[in-house]
Formats: sequence, structure tokens, C-alpha cells
Amino acid sequence: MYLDIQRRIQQRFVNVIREAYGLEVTPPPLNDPPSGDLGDLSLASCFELAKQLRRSPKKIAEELAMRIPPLAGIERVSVAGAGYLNFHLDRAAAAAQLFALRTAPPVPGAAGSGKIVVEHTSINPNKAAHIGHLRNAVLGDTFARLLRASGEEVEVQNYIDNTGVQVADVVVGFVHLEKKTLSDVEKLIQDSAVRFDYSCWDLYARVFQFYEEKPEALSLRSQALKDIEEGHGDLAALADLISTAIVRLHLATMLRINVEYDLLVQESEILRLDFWKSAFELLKSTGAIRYEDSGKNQGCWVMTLREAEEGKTEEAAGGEDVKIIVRSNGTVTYVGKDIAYHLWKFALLGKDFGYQLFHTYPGGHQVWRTALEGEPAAPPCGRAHAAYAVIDTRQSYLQNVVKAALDALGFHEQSANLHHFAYEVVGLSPGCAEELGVELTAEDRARPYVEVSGRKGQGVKADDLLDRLLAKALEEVRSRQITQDPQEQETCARRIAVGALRYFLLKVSRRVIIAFDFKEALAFEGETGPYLQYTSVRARNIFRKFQETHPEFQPADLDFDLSMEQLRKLYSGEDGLAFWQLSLLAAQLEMAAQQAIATQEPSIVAKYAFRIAQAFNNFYHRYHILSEADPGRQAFLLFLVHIVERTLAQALDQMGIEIPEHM
RNA sequence: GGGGGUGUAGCUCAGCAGGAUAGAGCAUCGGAUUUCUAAUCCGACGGUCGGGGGUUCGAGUCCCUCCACCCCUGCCA
Repeated sequence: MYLDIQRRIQQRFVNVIREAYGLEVTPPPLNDPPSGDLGDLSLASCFELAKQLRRSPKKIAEELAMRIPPLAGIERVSVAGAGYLNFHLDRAAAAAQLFALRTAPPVPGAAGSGKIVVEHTSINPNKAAHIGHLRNAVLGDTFARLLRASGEEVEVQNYIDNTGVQVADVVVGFVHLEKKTLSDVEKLIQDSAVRFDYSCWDLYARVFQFYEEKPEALSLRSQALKDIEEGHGDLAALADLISTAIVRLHLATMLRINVEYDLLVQESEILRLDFWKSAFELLKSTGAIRYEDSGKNQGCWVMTLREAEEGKTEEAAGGEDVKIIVRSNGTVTYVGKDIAYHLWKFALLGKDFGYQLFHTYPGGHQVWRTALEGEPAAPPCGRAHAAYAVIDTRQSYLQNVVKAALDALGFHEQSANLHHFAYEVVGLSPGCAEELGVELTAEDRARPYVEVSGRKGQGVKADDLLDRLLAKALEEVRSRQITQDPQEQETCARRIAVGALRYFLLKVSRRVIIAFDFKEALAFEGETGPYLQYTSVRARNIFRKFQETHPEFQPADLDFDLSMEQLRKLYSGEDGLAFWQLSLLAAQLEMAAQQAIATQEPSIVAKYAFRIAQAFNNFYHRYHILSEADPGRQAFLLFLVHIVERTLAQALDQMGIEIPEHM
């Protein structure tokens, strides 16, 4: 609705400029006027036009203010300042439209532009997840939700590197340090007294210590890796056992924060179904990669990155940007496998996986996993029109290699539709690191954050953080005596804990490094998830209370109680501007969501949700609704609450944050 | 060396394709509720938008340059 009005204004402006002055202009950006009484949308284009037309901006603005109307949804156009053109919306009409929009449930799958694959999480299946993984999952999940809310068809994939070195390391640990057999490990996995992913976390650190003390042990790793890649023998069986168990635990951890997946793509199938082989043939036959028969990369297949179109002088010749795709020993690098994976994502490989049902979530949603042989009931996977890969920014170089490979193969459209959703890492504040027992130098202590090493077993485990959040939320819930029912306390605390965490990770731009700190992450006041949830609960409480005296009342029916005349009267009365500004803000959800998608920046929706919650809380204090004596005005206030409550609920849903019954 | 990112209030961060008086949260201080629950609201304090040039009617935003910090630039992933 708001977006439609914006487009109409832009279109009309372009047309009027053409008719009046014979000039062709591009659709101008619309701004927010500095204060609400000046108007709702603003154009500064007259300053620009002043030069070409050799007339004062104010004169032009005044002329345009006459020429532009009538325009659907716009009540009037005014001129302010030295030549700003301000548009005043028809408040009553816009509000009625918004009410209808917010009341009707959104329609899924309406965009119809083709499937979008969002790949996120993609944790090495060899140990427990940490906070950095939570950031990845929350960003990816929120982005997928945003796309779905805007009508896109989305498939969420989680790439499982079950044949990589990290799994091999843990295999080495179990075999050579723990002296455990396959069935020992199996028992360990079954044992509910131990947390398997936590013991792998510690074991992984011990393996690195082992390598340091005995560098010759690195041959054990290569041997394990080779066996795992080839997929036969005890080590391969052990790797499969471990990685599958860890994946199940990762899925359980992510489910705690409302993250689910559609498909797990395993590297083992990329290898065993010869996806790489096909991709290799394709790369060779098109000349995208070449064989080096001399030089430092002798015996390797490499790809040259030509990022600079032209103008690159000879001075840069020494450092030609070359990436090795196949090593001199014939094995393929990670990027090579990623190229194969992405060719499959866009259905460019001429091959497909088999799929087997891996898990059914409590809500009934299914997650499938790639397999050598599939089940007939499997859904169609892949075949993406566009793909987003949520991967931390340190891998930007490698992601560019994948994109460049698609280009080199001539798949320019797919390359353009492949997006590296890059986000910054999560470090620890120096205080937090020391709290966890990490030794710091004086230099470290002066830094805004420190990066800790997973190889040393350092870091904050996802489940530990969640447990702490949950404990604190439970304490708060109990102390406030919201409910006596332990089950309900638990549910409420869980929603608050998850809300706090997800909002904490979403509110900042993906481009900033988060210096993790327990105090900030555990905050429930100010700009936090619980603040937003509390705001929703407050709005709902008004309806709940109102229904005690009006059992028939349904918020969705409010538009029957209010005529356009009443709306007009209330929006132009004494408090009209305050009411209108709240309504206008509520109308901007779609704009915020669209912007978040376009810029791959979910924080835009988070910030938006906070703004509207703040505006509502202010409104809540200024206007007491249940004690309002005038029934017409009361109905109107309830109408406003409904609009805001629905808007906030949708925004929270897009962020994967649930609203507690009581707070 | 090359590529990328960041630099805005004491701290953590917004600032949307340049636009009207630089904004939040936290922290500090001071207020508000016999009311739809104070996980709230209002106010105060606090800023040479890293430095310097330039483009423009107008620059935190665009260009150039310098400075600081971080990441990448592996036959690891």
C-alpha cells in the first residue's frame, strides 16, 4: 500500500516533468519530511530542476504542486522550505486500506519469480555449535522468512561437510587418543548422560594439541581423510556415525531458536555421485580452468580470476590472481566441490541427488537429506532461480571464485543471481573471554573484541548461551508472578530467551563485528527482543481486557464500527497527527522488508520493529483506551491498536520471534 | 604489494539511491503509575560524524588523499 503510493508519486512526477518542461527524469527518491505536519512524503527534486530550468526551486515546486493533483491516495501537495514538495496522504483512506491489509492473512507464494535457495548454517559436523554459528543461522533463517513473507518460494539448505578434515580430526581423536571402536562411539552417542557434541568439542582441541606435540601424527589425519573421502573402511563408517549424530544435535540446537531446514546437502554425495567429476569435465571442456605444467603450481588445475575488466597495467603482472581447483595429487579443493554444488543448485550439472527423509519436526515440517538412492516421495530440490549463501565474510574470496567459475562457464545469469550473503564474525569482548578462562595479553585487553580459537576449545557454545538465557528468563518470569503454571512459565521463558537472542543478533548490521558480551546478550530492557514482545503483549492485553466487558468483540471487525467520516474526523482532530504518525509507521513494514531483502540486511526490519514498538509504547502512555468515554473514539483507538499489533506481530514473525501469552 | 571492510555521544550501534534542526539503546542524573502490568514512558547530560582537500544550491552520505584498526590474498575449509 505504502509502496504503491510511492510508486504512483514517482510515476506522476516523471510524467508531469515531461509534459510541463519536456524533460526526461528518472523516478526521484522520496524522503521523510523532518516533521509530520509538513507532510508524509517529500521530494527535493525541484532544487535539481532549478538549474536546468533557470528558475527558483520554490517557483517550480509551487507550479508542480498545482499540476500534480489529483493523485489517488494523496489529499494534497504542499510546498515548504526553499522548494520541497510535500505530499499529504489521505489519512482515512490509507488507514482503512492498511486495516484491511493487516487483518487479512498474507498470501504465500504470490511472487512467482522462481525458487530461491537460501543456504545457511553449514557447520562442520564435528563438534557443538557456537555463537558465530547462531549468528549465521539467525541471519539466514530471518532472510528466508523475509523472502517467504514477500511471497517468494524458498528452499533452505544446510551444507554438511561430512567428508572434510574437521571430521577427520575427531575421527583421529576417537581412534588414537580415546582408543574407541565404532561400537564404543555408538554407545557414547546413545548415552544420555554425556553431551556428544560437547565431548567432541573437547576432543577436537585435544587432537590439535596432539598434532602439535607429535607432528608425525598429521599422517593419521591424511589417512583418515583419504578413507573418509573414498567412503570405505572403519574410519569412514566412524566418520559417518559421528557426523550424522552431530548433525542431529545441531538441528536440535537450531530448533531451540526456531530455525528449521528443508534439505541437508552432504559432501559425501557430491563426491560419490561424481558431481565433481561432471563439473570438472565441464570446466575443462570450456577452458574455465587450465593445467599448469610448470611454475609453482605445476601439476595443478587452476582458474584465473579476471576481476579487473580492463585498465590493469603490467605492473600488476607479477601477482596474477590464480586459484588452485585441483591439487597436483589429483584431489579437488573445497572450492571445486563448492563449484559443483552451485552448478547443481542452478540445475546446470545435468545430475541430481537421491533424497531421503532425515527428520520430521514437531510441527510436521520435513527435512530431507541427500543420498545415493532416493525415496520416491522426495520433493523436488534445487533448480533455483536465485541463490543466497550465508557465509562469513572471510570467505568472500572463495565465494568470488565460485561466481567467477559460473561466469567462465558462460552462466552469466546464474552468476548474477548467486549472492554471497556475507556477514562478520562474532568475537568475544575481552572481559567475556577472560570469564571463559582465555588468557589475554595486555594488548588483547585493550581491543574491542578478541577472536578465540575453536582449535583450542575456546568459545561460547550455543547451547550454553541458550541455557543461560533461559535460566535468566525463567527467573524473571517467576519473579513477576505472571503465572503459577510451571509449564506456562517454561514456554514463556523460552520465547523470551529466544527473542532476546535473535534480536541481539539481528539488530546490528551484518557488516559489523559483534563483540559478544553476556551482559548485553542477556539484556531484556531497552532495544531488545523482550521489549518488542512486551509491546505486543501489552497491545493484546488491551483486547483481552476489553473482551471481558464486550464478549462479542473481535478486533478484525472494528472497521464495521467506524465510518470514513469518523476516521477523517479523528485523524484531523486535536490528536490527529499523533494517531496518523503511528498509522503511517505501521504502513511502512513492507517497505522495510523490501529494503532488507534488497540490501540483504535483516537489521533494517529489526530497527523498524523497534521504532514502531517505541511509538506504540508512547501512544499507550498518552491514551488510555479502556477508560475512554466516547465509544466512537474508543473504537478508533482500538482500531489503531489492531493495526500496530498486527504489524508488529508480522515483523516479529519475520524475525522468528514468538510472542508470549503473558509477560 | 593487491583486494575488501570498519572509523558517528563515555560504551554498543542507526542514519534508507546527498536534502530541511546529526538519532537510538546502554551508562549517569532527574521525573512519571490508586489507571490497559514500570521488561514501560518523559526529561537532562553528552557529538571537530578519523584528518585534509574537492564536487554541489546543499556532504555523516559522492570523489581524491592521508591516518588507524580488522579480514582476505593456502596444493586448509
